[in-house]
Amino acid sequence: MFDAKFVRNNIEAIEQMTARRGEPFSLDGFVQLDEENSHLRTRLEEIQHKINVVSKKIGQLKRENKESSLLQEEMKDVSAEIKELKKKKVEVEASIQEILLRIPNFPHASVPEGKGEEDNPEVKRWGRPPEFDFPPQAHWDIGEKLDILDFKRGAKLAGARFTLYKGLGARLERALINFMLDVHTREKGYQEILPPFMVNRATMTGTGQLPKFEEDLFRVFKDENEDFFLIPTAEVPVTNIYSQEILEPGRLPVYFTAYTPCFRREAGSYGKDTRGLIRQHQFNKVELVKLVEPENSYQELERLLGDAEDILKRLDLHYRVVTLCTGDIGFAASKTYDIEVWLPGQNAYREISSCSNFEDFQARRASIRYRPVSGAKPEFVHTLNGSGLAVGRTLVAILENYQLKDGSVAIPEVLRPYMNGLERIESESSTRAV
RNA sequence: GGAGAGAUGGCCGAGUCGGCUGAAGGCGCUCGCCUGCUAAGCGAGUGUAGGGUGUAAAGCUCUACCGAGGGUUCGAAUCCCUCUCUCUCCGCCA
Repeated sequence: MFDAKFVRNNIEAIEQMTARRGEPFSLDGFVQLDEENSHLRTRLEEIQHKINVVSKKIGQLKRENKESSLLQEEMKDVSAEIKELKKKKVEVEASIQEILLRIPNFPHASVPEGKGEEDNPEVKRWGRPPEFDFPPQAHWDIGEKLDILDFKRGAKLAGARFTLYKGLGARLERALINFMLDVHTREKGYQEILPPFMVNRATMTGTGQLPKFEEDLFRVFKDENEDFFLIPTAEVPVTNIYSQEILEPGRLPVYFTAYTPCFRREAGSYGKDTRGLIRQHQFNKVELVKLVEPENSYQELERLLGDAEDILKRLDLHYRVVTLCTGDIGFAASKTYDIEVWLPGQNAYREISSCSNFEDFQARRASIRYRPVSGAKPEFVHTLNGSGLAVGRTLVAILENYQLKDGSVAIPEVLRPYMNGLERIESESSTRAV
């Protein structure tokens, strides 16, 4: 979020920016409200000043046991007027705030122009697609035949876009979570966090999901005064850990990693990815979050991307990296890289991680600041996050890339210690487990 | 769920029957002085946000903020109401 002063001085630049993002946003309403607010403030401060001065005077008279009722009478009207003005100002400010919260972030200068997904340039490619001497199957077929994924019963229990993992399927998911967390915490210096899976409205606003994207979230009612939102990503609770706080010198950078389930309404994606694990209302993800000093944030973004890529490299999964163009980049992000893993069953690259630098956009909303040196003025941190990785989609990638002719699936070397040394998932081994 | 206690500046902590308290005092921190190092000592300073003035920095000045919101009043950290959070005890519970 930008502060009102910045918006006031950059009306045109912001409107142009929103157009480049493909969602033109007029600030006429803001300009009008901002002017009104300025008048109200001036008037309010004048009156308040008068009240303060006269009240002091009355106090003085009282202490000296002198008459003051005349002044008091006079102030009654003034006092009434200020009440009205204050009320008006609160309304105007709320309207301004509402607008400010809906202005998206500026894409970084290095972000390419584009209208949508198809304009995202490829940055790099790693590895190569596996070759099969048989037609590779989709993960839903593999998973059902091995009886490790049960889509029917998932749907029975909860509905479409919910899946039941069974036996070695559940085990493989858990192995992936542990493997990812171990790499990030032991080798990359991230601190492990297990956050609340539901958060309040303020937290959702801090990272930018609210107010604009409420329809994408699951809402949980506690009572008529309070409700929660299921987190759509660990980014939300983890980035907000230091909201409303000032980090003292030496505390940055902060690196967090967190496993959480993620909950998404997927409103507006009817008919998309209806089969399989790709698009679920609930899925697991290991997230990486960084709070850093502004001057390092782009360097940190590259490293964050590298940390996410490293998981795929160790799993020996072929992938490519694209930069999201102005038309495809998220609301809060300045720059985003998507990592897309190769899925032979779909003959396509699919997003498995999204790594973004938000610069100070989220930090402003959540008020996350740091003191560069002792005694210095607090500054906003830069926040970054990336999936490291989306666990369900990683499992999909393993099933499709490691599938064998006989319908079994090899287990990547690095995961075997997490699978009791198991090298392959075959139908017998899974039935035994259930 | 029931009963009680509390929430003040970076920290600790005082605020009397509402007025001279943006807030005593202490600690910490910063700068300066002093002492052959260190420690101690002395002096000054030390919140955040917004507005006005200023070419800008500094400065000056105004407004708001003593958990949050509302009320009473000429005037509220101080009185009243609601809420949130923390702590103690009882009950219940994975």
